[in-house]
Amino acid sequence: MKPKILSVRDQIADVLRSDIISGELAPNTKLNEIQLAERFGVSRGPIRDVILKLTKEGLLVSKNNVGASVNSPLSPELQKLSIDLRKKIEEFAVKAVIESISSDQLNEMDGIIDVMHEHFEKQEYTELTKADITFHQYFIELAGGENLINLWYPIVIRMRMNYQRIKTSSTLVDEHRDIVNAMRERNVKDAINAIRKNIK
Amino acid sequence: MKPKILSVRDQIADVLRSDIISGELAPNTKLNEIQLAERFGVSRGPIRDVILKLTKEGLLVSKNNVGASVNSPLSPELQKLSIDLRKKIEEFAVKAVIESISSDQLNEMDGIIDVMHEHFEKQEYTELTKADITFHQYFIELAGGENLINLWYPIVIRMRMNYQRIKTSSTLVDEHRDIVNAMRERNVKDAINAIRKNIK
DNA sequence: CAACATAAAACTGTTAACAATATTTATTTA
DNA sequence: TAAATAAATATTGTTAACAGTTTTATGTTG
Repeated sequence: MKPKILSVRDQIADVLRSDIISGELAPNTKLNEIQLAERFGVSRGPIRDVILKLTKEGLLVSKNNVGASVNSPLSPELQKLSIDLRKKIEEFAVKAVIESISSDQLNEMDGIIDVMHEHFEKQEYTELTKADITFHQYFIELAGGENLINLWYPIVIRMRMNYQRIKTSSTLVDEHRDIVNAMRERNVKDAINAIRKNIK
Repeated sequence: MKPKILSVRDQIADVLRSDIISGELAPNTKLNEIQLAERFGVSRGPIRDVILKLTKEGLLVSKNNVGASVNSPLSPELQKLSIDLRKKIEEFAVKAVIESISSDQLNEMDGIIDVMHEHFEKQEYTELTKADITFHQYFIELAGGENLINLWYPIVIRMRMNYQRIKTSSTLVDEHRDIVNAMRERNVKDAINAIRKNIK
């Protein structure tokens, strides 16, 4: 397993994404470039890059000459639409990989689920959310590479703002086991059903 | 009609988007920050911002410490998936606005179609593409504001790389008339059918 | 000549100072 | 006092210099 080297900017982006998803940075909170620069021990340049990125992901809202603030969660209607879009993308991905995915790769996914399980037990919901995203990202990347990730990621990350299900669903981990098991059996129908059940 | 003030960065982004969509900047073309800065008469800072944005939109691919280059068009499979996603979003938008859209707004859309018609006659296909996007963006914005635009835009803009239909379809302008007419009659079914016909 | 090591050039990443804009505070005026 | 105006402050936008990395060119050695 490769240890993934992340640039300074990507690491900062990850932290801020976590802060927003966890609610630590509440909607409408205004971000100050200088404060963030001091917090992360860098200059304003990289901070501005991160703000641009998160704005494009929909987590922040930016106004010219005024700055960026944390966006509000999606309206119920848009949340519902996002679920439909995610299903379409992930069903596509399942179909694309189910014949070719190797047992090593399936084991890798098992490992991610184990991590999810641990975080769930410890009630570390932000980390659980990130592991959840990592799980789905894994086979979506397999299916369509960076291009498919680009279509998928902004939808998922946006859905995760104020995502309460992660804290209440006891079946969440099992749902992911079902997905992997269906893939292991090369059973498209079951796999797609498992995906559909999980995405809501 | 408001004359929309665009920041320097947004204007540069628009130009580069056009260059990529038109094919003037071919896939795999490497972008040089210094050259672009000189071309637009700014420093590297704003150029880097634009590159980040277009990378997030999927038009460019960036590698750490190496730079950005023009992405390749979507594979046929991903293009097909994108069409499905776009349909889902735009059908949602049509349903959301069809009862409340005003005649002024419908006339506005007629105006955009007129622009499309002109560009089509003059075979200005890049401008035609931009007007096409403007048309759809108009009612999607009405339906779901900036949040929905954020979900929709990266999909559409990515689809437009090497989009040949724009040059060959003589029915393209009429398809848009059909959409507006169905909306004017508050006929959801016809409107959705018109949208479905147009998105391909 | 080919493979490898080394030096130079080109390019991206980062920083800090400066400019322009927006916001807040203080002052004036009716 | 309240509204309008002006000064001060804070914040974002831009620039140019510097640092670090990658790529290219050059040279060395087997």
